[in-house]
Amino acid sequence: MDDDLRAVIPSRRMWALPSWLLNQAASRANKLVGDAFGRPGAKRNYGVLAGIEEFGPLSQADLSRRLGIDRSDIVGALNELERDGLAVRAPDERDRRRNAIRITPEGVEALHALDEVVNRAQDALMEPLSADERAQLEALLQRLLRHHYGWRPAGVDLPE
Amino acid sequence: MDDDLRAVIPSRRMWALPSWLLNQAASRANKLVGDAFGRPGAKRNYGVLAGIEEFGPLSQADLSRRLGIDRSDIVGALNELERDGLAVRAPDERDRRRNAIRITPEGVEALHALDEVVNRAQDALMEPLSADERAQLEALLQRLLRHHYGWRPAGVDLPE
DNA sequence: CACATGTCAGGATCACTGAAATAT
DNA sequence: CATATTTCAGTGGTCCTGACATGT
Repeated sequence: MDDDLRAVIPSRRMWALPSWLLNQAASRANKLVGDAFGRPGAKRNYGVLAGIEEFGPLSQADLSRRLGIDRSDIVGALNELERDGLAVRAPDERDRRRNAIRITPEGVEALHALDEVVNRAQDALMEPLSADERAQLEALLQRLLRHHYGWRPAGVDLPE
Repeated sequence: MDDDLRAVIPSRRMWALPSWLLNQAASRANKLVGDAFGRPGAKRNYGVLAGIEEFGPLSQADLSRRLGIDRSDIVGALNELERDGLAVRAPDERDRRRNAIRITPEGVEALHALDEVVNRAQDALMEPLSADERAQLEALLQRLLRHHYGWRPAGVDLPE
């Protein structure tokens, strides 16, 4: 479909629905970030890599629970990250069912480079909003997510 | 995945990204609305039906442009709506390439019943926010969408 | 002829399910 | 034996592309 001539004119009903608005905005965000990354699946890999960096060496199952991404999907992301030398799977000696996942120095470097790309995409997305409004929007969405997904294991704090 | 024990603890990086927040919130919204409808595809059909009601008799291509949904996907939605007696395709006498799409009385009735279902799902989604905050969130998202999708054909106003 | 419309077939991506193999 | 971890195969929904027949 011709994106330039595209006229998104929802019915008044849709235009008033938070769920519709969220979906459209998310779809736009996905397009921007996806285009910025170029490769399909890179968005998910970025999230996984960021999780590995922040949460340090841990098992795939733990990572899955931390990130809210299915165990099955962690596998594919790790395959690619490992192939590109950004993360490594090492057997966990204390529990040989597990892999100990670590980020490599190359992974850290790549992550920081990707941060730039991602941040530019966020700016493009949020362009029409002032700094205050961006902060408002983020805070409201975070409130929403805390409520719906806000359960947290002992000793773990949601980032503020 | 066990939803009750699910701990969505993104990295601080993700938690600060508007695009990530939008995606998670949209995913939650989709789950709530999808569960409320029960049947897959019913969400899209609801949007199409609402468009037909508001924009009156019009062709599938026009409907597609108004709603921002691909022509191809309108076909499937209309097949189901027509099968259920909620909308009808009649040949347009003035341009025989076109179908004139209309909502039926049963369609109007079904639409109003679905409105209730949808609104309950929105309330569940927005539960943690006050009325003011809900309005704020909606306004900010609408601003975002106006900017990114805000092109409009002559004579058509985006609903406020 | 170029163009618009309705239709269909299929691809790409993503989230999710189910089950197997291995280890605790 | 029951449970946890990693992995793979496959489903289903959504969105999008490309093509075709028909009509303007």
